[in-house]
Amino acid sequence: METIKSRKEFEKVFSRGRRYGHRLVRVTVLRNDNEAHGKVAFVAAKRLGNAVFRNRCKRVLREAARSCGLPAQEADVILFATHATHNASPREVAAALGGLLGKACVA
RNA sequence: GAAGCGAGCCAGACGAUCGCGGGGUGCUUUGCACCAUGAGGAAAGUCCGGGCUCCACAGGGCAGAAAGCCGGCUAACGGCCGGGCGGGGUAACCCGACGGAAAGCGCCACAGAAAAGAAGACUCCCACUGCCCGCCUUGGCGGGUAAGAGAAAAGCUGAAACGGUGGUGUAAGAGACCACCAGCAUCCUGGCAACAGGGUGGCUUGGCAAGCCCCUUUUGGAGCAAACGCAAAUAGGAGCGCUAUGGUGUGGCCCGCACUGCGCUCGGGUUGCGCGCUUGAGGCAUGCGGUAACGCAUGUCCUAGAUAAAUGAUCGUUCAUGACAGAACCCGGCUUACAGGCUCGCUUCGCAA
RNA sequence: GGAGGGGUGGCAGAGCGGUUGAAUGCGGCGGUCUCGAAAACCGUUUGGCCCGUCUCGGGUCACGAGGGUUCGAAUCCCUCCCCCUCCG
Repeated sequence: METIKSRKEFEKVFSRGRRYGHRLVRVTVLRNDNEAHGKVAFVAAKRLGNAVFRNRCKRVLREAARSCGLPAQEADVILFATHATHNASPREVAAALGGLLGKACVA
């Protein structure tokens, strides 16, 4: 699972990507025609809670992304945690994420 | 049995499948398979103390900061242990920023006569004396008032008033004198010391230093984005100013020491990889020394090293249904958060023998 | 990793040991003016709880939270919580 690492890549996806929202997860997707394979990133804002809370959120997002087969070929995707992500099961989040990716036309 | 006090420990467990981090082995080089391993008692807050690295050495003085009953432990500490004193609790036990107010400055609102040495200033007390009134045996007694040598007891306040209580004494009084208590000075005894006990002396000097301050002790500055190595890139560039009892290192200042151009503006490059990076003032067990903290000796164990940052998901079994919470160079503490559970020792009360 | 500043009525913002429930401004409410409104001017409410009860008066707790020093703390000191800024 290749992840977005540098600040420049994050800036690119933030400025040019499209956003989709749900109660359990929010995503920003940038379709990427030039590069061979897409990347993925997991974000939990500091205002959500302490380090344990944010780590839990990111693990749930990571599991949901894996079950959706997410490091997709054609797009970079950033997943944002919400207040509800912490208590949700990965299955619920995966269902929500699948719906959002369908809207974004990512396989 | 109930209530409580102190010390210590645990922080869901087990199995199966899928997945993640670094490590090892094999295939043989993309990667895949297998093996074991992978967060805490606080990893937290960053409040102290060190190690380590760099600043030439880490020297002296001033300033600043910190500590503050005594002795010990320790690499060091603002930590810990033991003791003293003071306070709380029936007790086990717990708590304490606990040096100095006759070195000096400052503050003490309101009330009060007076608030820090103000004068014996005011009220009050009072011998002798004058005047007035009353009683009565031409003089005395009683009361009032004025002036006063004397005296510091009383003065309604306040958080706090030139020690307190009782007595002797006197016209009235006073450490003027006596007893006890508190405080001060000094001596003796015990103790390494803080301090405790006792004697003697003169008779007394408010509180606040978490106000400034004084005394004693400690303290150079930065921090793993430190520092070192490799690779890549670029312009060992341009302009202006200041100069050698100058400038920089030095980020509080001065001396000393070292180096010899430096400062500002404009322009350019750079957050890649390796190393530091986990074996350490390390843990556990036993023995010895010490009241204890701790030290010494022997044996044994190796137990995360990520870098947009690794511990999760699904299913099953079981119980007290799982709190607070995630390593980021590493240790020793402190402080704060925390569902509960277990072990040991002790205190008080009740009941039974 | 390190350094500094702040938290006070509904909001902004003084006060920094002594009658401060708390200046001042914006608010809210009532009045004057107006046909009505705005502006201006005047007054008032200014917080919780408790008590009496003549709807006015009294007591107490409140300056982020909890302790301490002091006769007395928003102010001085310690611990914790939250917010903001700066440096590398």
